[in-house]
Amino acid sequence: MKKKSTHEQFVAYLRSEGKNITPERMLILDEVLAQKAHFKIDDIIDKMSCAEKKISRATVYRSIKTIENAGLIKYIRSINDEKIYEVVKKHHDHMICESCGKIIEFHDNDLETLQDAICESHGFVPQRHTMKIFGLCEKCKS
Amino acid sequence: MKKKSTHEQFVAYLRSEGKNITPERMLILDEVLAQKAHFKIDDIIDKMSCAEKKISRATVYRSIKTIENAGLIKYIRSINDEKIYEVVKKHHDHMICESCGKIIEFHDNDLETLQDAICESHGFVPQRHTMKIFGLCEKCKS
DNA sequence: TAATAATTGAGATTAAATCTCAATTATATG
DNA sequence: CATATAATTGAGATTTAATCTCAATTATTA
Ligand SMILES: [Mn+2]
Ligand SMILES: [Mn+2]
Ligand SMILES: [Zn+2]
Ligand SMILES: [Zn+2]
Repeated sequence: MKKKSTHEQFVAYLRSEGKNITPERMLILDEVLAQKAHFKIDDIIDKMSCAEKKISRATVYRSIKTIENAGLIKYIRSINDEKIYEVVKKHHDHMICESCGKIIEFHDNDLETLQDAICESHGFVPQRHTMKIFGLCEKCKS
Repeated sequence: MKKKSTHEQFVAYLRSEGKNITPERMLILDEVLAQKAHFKIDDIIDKMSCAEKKISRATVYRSIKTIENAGLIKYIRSINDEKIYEVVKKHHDHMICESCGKIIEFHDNDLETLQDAICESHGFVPQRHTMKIFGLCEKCKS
């Protein structure tokens, strides 16, 4: 069985929620998938406002939220508290350089296991987490 | 040598920054310290707007930022993305119940050590971090 | 193809936070 | 203590991200 493309996942989500499959929604998803790793909603708004088929700011906000509810994107908060979106792939956490803003993604199994153990000791059932480490990247630390 | 009270720390900060020690700033700090563990800025605004000496919304926002810059308080984002402030004490991370909103503070040395090791392996110099685990608390999980 | 419900765009609105500026107050100095 | 100076405050205006409104348009279903 072939793994569903993000596109197909989104269509399946829209169907399951009784939402219409509109060109606006699909074009916004396309633009999201065309972004570099981390993007802001204004990046999408700017693109859609001067695209061949113009799409309004309100619709971009609405569709981004729909895509987020579908579990296909999520956001973290930058140093300046801006929402920084990314496509959801494998779970990972973030290191963020306070100097240049660089975002490093990382994943560590021991860390995840330890987190689960700590939760258990508190009678807490973990569902998801975010961890952001702020500091200086290789380039900026010297 | 006696450890400085938060009050003294704030005064020292204001002096070091050439900022004036005003009754408004000190009263807002007092109110902050009188809060329960986690509070919203509106809690402070409400209190100050009907206190004996009324203090304006603008001044509360300005002073909270000053107290934050002094390193005496910080905030995390709730499930609804609201800013939740707390007085800075020992470093800790948070578990947040998705059902009732309960916030559990925890600290684990192994976790911190592991984080540092992971940073080192990425050539990253950590300065601070936030970790929020969302899930279900003891009461809500059943 | 027609009926129905969902979606869209454009501008209005909201809410958190910041800004403006005249009036007030803290601080430094003699 | 009195005065000069610079910082701060309050009240309302403004900003910004995000949401809402509603008439016109479009997707879906039958
Ligand atoms: Mn990422
Ligand atoms: Mn806390
Ligand atoms: Zn850097
Ligand atoms: Zn709970």
